[in-house]
Amino acid sequence: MMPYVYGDSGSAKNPRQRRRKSDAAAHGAKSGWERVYKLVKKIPRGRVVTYGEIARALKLPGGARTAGRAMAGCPAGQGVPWHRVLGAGGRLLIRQQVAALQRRLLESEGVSFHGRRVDFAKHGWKFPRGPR
DNA sequence: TGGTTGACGTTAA
DNA sequence: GTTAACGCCAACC
Repeated sequence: MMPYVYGDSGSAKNPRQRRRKSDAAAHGAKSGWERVYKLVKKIPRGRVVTYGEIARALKLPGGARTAGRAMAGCPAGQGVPWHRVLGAGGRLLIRQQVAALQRRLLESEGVSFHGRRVDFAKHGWKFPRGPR
């Protein structure tokens, strides 16, 4: 387990630390990610969703990964409850340091934790899907 | 234009 | 129940 290095085996040609400070965070919302933020803002307090759900709700081409990348550039202080976005199964996929903060924020909203995971079955929220 | 990265998801061991 | 590896696909350099 290597919690700090997100090395995808599929592209692990460079075992270096893939900690890029660039990516979306540098430029902020430049693409249609703003749509993601807007959707995340709709998440009620005490509710959580997964990246996959966001991707599905917005029909993001890249799937959950695109949603995650979008959240990576989440403008803190813009009212985007990024902490309400979790990985599949209600797991905190981000760094432990940040995950701790995320967990604290969630608990502050009344979200129950099951060990390392969030009680997704209880606090899981479904996006208001449009017609179809 | 091409190559690499990556707040993920799923399946396998 | 857990951890490890692979695959997808879009954005960034």
